[in-house]
Amino acid sequence: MKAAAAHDIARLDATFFALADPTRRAILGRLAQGEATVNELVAPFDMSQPAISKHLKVLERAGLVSVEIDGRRRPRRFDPEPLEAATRWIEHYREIWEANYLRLDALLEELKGIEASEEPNPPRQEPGGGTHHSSPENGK
Amino acid sequence: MKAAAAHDIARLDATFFALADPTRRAILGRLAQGEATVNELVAPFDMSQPAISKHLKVLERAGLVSVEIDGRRRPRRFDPEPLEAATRWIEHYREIWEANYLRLDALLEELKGIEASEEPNPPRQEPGGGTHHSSPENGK
DNA sequence: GTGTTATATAACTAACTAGTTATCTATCCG
DNA sequence: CGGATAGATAACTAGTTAGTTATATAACAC
Repeated sequence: MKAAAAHDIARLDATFFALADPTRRAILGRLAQGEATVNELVAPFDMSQPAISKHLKVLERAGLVSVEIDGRRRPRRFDPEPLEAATRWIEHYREIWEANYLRLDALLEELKGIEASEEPNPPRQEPGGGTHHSSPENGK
Repeated sequence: MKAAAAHDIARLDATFFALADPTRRAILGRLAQGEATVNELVAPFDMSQPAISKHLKVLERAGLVSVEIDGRRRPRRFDPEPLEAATRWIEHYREIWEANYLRLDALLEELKGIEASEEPNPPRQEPGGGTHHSSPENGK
């Protein structure tokens, strides 16, 4: 029963947080095509080296980037692993939504049929279960 | 040629940012199963109503939640649309990484073969295109 | 050794976040 | 009408972020 542990939550926090900045996404984009040193990463961004190092730290905290030590250089590598949990989260809730959407859509269809054949004024109905829901409209 | 417009970037920023908070993800999880009012959303979280309203504003800014006006109630609905761009971003770079990973992996295999049969010291090769890359090691 | 290069770290600032309490606005009910 | 309810908004605080410049550390090159 999908018990989301605290550290999983924190990991997701860190991942989404890391992705929420365009500079960091660009860094990841660069690293996706091969490892790069800090200096190589600084070049394309109009930003100081310490600023990039800080962004890298945020990416490392999320586990999206790992460091190798090679003499005085510290090439960074992209690690896509945390992205998996991120997409899984997104897809999970997208599916839940879709299931409910389809279910309620069918319900509305059904009610429309009833309405057409019986009462012209169906009252506010409060369906069973603790789940309190209502009718999403059709897509924009 | 995937020209990422500024507002697309800002939209991605807003989406990932919205997802980077566990309270907001929980709110989305709740809304994925059907619309809910602010008061209904406040209940399960040990947090004041204005705090939840602020989180909702962040989610609305990302386009993940929309409001309906129904008398004095303002039920919120989940809108999964922005999630699509988010997963597309993630999958895109994951694929790029995978392509490079596989390519370099093959390259390393090839070099190992050459090394075994010919020179013991293959020089640093700089393959075509502007793309500057280097050799990732095998996965941990 | 000296000097240079790659990167990290410290100290600082401005802007933003996440929460609070108090209050305002608008709708509903009798 | 007057009171209760749903929610928004304002004002404030503490903590965090994203950047800066200046400096420290460590490896390399001579």
